[in-house]
Formats: sequence, C-alpha cells, structure tokens
Amino acid sequence: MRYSKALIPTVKEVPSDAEIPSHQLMLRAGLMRKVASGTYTYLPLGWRTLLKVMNIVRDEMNKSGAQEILMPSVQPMELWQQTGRNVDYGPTMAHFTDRHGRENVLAPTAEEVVTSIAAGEINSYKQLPINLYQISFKFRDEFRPRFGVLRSREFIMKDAYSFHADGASLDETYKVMYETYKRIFSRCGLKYAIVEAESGEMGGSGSHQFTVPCESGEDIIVQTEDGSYAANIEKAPVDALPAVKTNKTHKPVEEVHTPNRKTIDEICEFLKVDAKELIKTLVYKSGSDLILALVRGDFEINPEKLRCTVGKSIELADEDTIKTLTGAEVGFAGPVGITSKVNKLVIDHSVLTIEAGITGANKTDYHIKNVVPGRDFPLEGKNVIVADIRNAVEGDMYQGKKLIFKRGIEVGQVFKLGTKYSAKLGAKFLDKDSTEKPCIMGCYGIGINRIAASAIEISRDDDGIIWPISIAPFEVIITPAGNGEDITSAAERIYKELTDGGTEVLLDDRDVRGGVKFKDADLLGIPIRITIGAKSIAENCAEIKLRGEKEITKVPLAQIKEKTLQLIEKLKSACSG
RNA sequence: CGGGGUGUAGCUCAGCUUGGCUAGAGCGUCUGGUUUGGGACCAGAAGGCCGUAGGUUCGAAUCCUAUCACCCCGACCA
Repeated sequence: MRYSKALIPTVKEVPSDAEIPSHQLMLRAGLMRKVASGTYTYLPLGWRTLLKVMNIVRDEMNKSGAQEILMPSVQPMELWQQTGRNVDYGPTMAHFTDRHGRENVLAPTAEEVVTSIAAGEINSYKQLPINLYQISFKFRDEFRPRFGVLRSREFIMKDAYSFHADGASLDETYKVMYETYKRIFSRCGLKYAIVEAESGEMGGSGSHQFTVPCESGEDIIVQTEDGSYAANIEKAPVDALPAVKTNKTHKPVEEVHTPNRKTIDEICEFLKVDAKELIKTLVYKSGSDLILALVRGDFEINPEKLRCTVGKSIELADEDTIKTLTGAEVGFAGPVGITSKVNKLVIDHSVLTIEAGITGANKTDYHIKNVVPGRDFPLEGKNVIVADIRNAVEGDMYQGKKLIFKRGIEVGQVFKLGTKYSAKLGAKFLDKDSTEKPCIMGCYGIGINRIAASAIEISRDDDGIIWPISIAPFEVIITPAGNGEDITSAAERIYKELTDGGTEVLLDDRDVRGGVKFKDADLLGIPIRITIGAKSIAENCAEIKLRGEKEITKVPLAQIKEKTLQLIEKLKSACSG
C-alpha cells in the first residue's frame, strides 16, 4: 500500500481522553477513532491488525477441530428468559423493543442461541462431541466503558461452545482448547499467564483465564511466590490465619453508643480501635433465603467465594430486608441474637482470630463490644459454615507460600459449563443406553480487540508501537529519504519485488521530509524498516532496521529482498511460541 | 446509579473569576517560495451558531437555570 493514498491519520499530541498507553497509541497511530463512549471505528491499520488476529484465531480453532458458524447479534429476549440470564446480566445487557413490541437482545454472548441450535440439531451421542465457534461483535452496556478498547461497549469476540456426551469428553476438549489458546496467544506475540478462575455467572465448574500481565490491567492475578499456583482474585484461596484459643473468661457483651457511625472506618475512629477488632456483618439474599456473612473488619468479603460456599447465586440484601431482619438502620447489623432468623451463617476464618470483638448491636446507633465468637454467636451447627470467603490481600499465604499480586488484561477464558444451558433449553441427546440426557457443555472466549491492545501495552517505547510481526498491520515499511530519481526508483523496485512475493509492504511515498517519515514509521510500529537515502544509494545499498532494535544494517540492493524475507521468517518464528 | 470535572477551529488548549473592540495561540490543512536522514523555515489563506435551549442585561464564550455529551473517581455498605 502507498502511504500517500492510505488513511493513516497519525497525531503528535496525546489525545486528552486516553489514559493508558495502548489507548493513546491506537489513537495516535491512526488505528481507530472514537465514535461515542465505548465505541470505535477501526481505520485501515487498526482493522488490518484485527483481521490478522482473527485469522490466527480462526486458523488455530479450525486446526483444533472446531467448526466456524455465525450467529445473530439480535436475539430474542425469550431465549434469555429461559435460562434466567437476562436477570444475571441485568442492565449490562443492551436490548430494544422492535415495532411489533418484541424484546430483543444485542448479544453479549451466545450460549442461549448455540444451545438452542444444539437442541434442534443434535439428537444422538454419535454427533458428539462437537465444537462450534464464531467470531463476531458483542455488545455490553458497560456501566463505565474505559481504557479504550479494553472495556468497550462493542467488541469482537471469538466464542466457542462444545457439546459432549460425558464429562470425560468435555475434559478432553477443554484440554484441547487450553492448548489451542496457548498457541493462539503465542502466535500473537503475547506474554501471558494462565490462572485458575471462577466460572461466575456463566455457571458450571472449572475455568482458566488467560491474562497478559501489565500495569493497565483491570484484573488482579494472584500467584504463590514459587509460581506453583496462580488464580485471579475472585478465586484465589488463602490459608486461614491462626485462630486464637484462650481460656480467659471474657467480660459480658456491652452496648456502646455509636451515633451515626456506620462504616468500619467511622467506628474505628470513634472508638479508637483497630479494624482487626471488628466483625463486619453483611446480609445477603439467595432467592428468599437470608445469609449472614461475617468477616474481620480489615478484610473484604469475596462474593464469588461466598457464592461457592453457599452453592447458590447470591446478592446483597436491600435496605428493607436488612431493617426487617435486624430491626435497625443499615449500618448496625451484627450476628448476636439474630442467627436463628437467617437460613445460613457463613463465617470467614479471619473472624476466629478475634478473641473479643466489636460488632453491630442490631439497634440503631449502637454497637456491642466484648463479643466472643462461639460464646455470643455459634461457630458450628446445622446452618453454620466457617470458610474462606474473603479476598486475598498482600501478606496472605496459600499452602504456606507467600502470595504475590499482579495486574493483568484478560484476553481469554475457558469454562466447563456442565448442563446449565442444555438442561434449560432442552439440548438433549439419546445416549448409547437409549436414555435421554442433556449435553454437557464447555465454552471458550477470546477478546480479539484486547489482544491488539495488550500487545501494545507490553510492546512499545516512547516513540510508538512495536508490533509483533504476526499481528502488525504491515510487515515492512519502505522509507525513501530524499527526492533523487535513483532513490525513488529503487524504492519502487523494492516495493514491487516484495509485494509481488506476497510480503505486506507500506511504501512511504509521501512528499515529506525524512524526519516525518521516520517518526511516523516508529509510531506505527511496523517491524521492518527499509530506508533508501542518498548516501546508501550511492553505494547501491539500502538500510534495514528492526523497529524493536537500534542497529541499522546496510544491505546491497540486490540482496534486499532475500535479506528481508529472512528477517520476516526470523521474526515470525519468534512469535510461534 | 452516586460524587467530581470538562464542553471555545480538525487536534491540544487559553480567554470566563471582574460581562464590553473584529474570540485567540500552538499543531494540522490550503497556496507560493526556500528546504530535504529524525516531526524544517518564510510569506499568505481558509477554518468557530464558544455543546444545546431558555433567562438576566443596553450588551453574554463570560452570570443564572435546564438539558445533552464526554472524561475521572466510586459503587463491598453494615
């Protein structure tokens, strides 16, 4: 492609509403432009990169035996009602009413549609297993789009769904996908980490997340010091802190007046105590069940862990429910005296480190002190569970090893779904033993845009992007520096030679000074730069420079093509993992 | 959704506190010339319903009200 004809609107100044490096560079290098909050138009260079990513994904998915399909972006709300996920997704799901009054969903994902296809078309174990995937736009009405392409309202996702007759078959495909993902991310030139994850709203059991560690990541990943275990923060387990055991007799529970002091911070300040002495009490609902969750004041409840402990989906109770349960305003809940009124009491291990603590009195403007776990509220019993339900924090251990925390960008996740969708949508098959069973499912997602953005996050310098060659918009940029006829014709000749050979070349034929071309070439991040100037042409040479390196190599014109092809091969092999 | 902030040229922003000439700068764009290996220089030019709608005033980019858009922070509170 000729630069003079291409739409590559580079900008010198950093766009004011771009915070993180990838977002700034994607705008500065002319890869995309914002249309509205969380939506972008991809310009030629940006789209070329996305196409390359998609092609790698498609190639590896096909090799894995998956079959590509395409499902609609507009889906009937009824499908979502059948699985109840319209409620789970809530306001994040974009939807609209059509002229006939029907509710439609702009697909945030496609489990429902693909499962209804399976329900219609798969009848026998002989058709299983099967893995169907698509690469398509997804829509999420994010409460707050940000970080450019990393959290946008519209994005491109590869989503795959596998159907199985039994768990062993699911395990097998899961493993194949896991390996396929490793190859995909390696080929895209990413350095990634694989961590254990929760399946969350997706339902099911077993999940791994593929993340690219970097400062701008929104996810927190936790690993043991020796790297033997890694998980995301929603999942990461912690060793229980040593529980206190004394035979000391404690003073009886005593009320303290805490007018209008509701939060942990306010109480600590008012009573001049450490948060470690407080027992934080949260009320959750699960359907009509009430769940009381306790954690030490300096920790946070991890809702995913709580959900797993309870075994059902949960949500924080609303104000009225809390008032009815505790008889007090929100902010003064405590476990003492109300445990018989809830369906479950879940106590985090950390509470056992408290000998005699402070908690809400279930009476507006009052807390109580000298609260002894086990004496003033039960630690065991039919509906009492002591478990790990808090977030890991700096200083925590797991399996006796120190935990370290990093930020990462989630670029892919694989899930074992089980029968959550197939059971509800009637995706059943007739097994060998002539019984009808719901298909066992897995699903596997990859964020295409996020691959591009995270590649930039981890591979750039002050001058611009440094693309891995596998997803670079062009492999080679030719920058003639100078106006001499010999320079121009040499550049044209090399351009033609390489292009005819199938190399993707951008020829900077603009009538601008050399400096401008070099600055833009660096900003665009094209891996190989061939420069032809007055000095080198006099020696019948051109210069080759790699974007990621300082070194400039002078190469005779006759050998440019061969040398370039060698370099492309070398750079490509570095991306093969 | 709660809190904060910003809307002025294609981009980055000044001007607004204290209302008053024809609304500014840098970058970019166009024309001519000089330049030509790391974002050149000179001369000239185009480009604005000062987000939108009301209001106050002799007079509003500037003050008031409403509204929209965008950005940041938070949404685990007991």
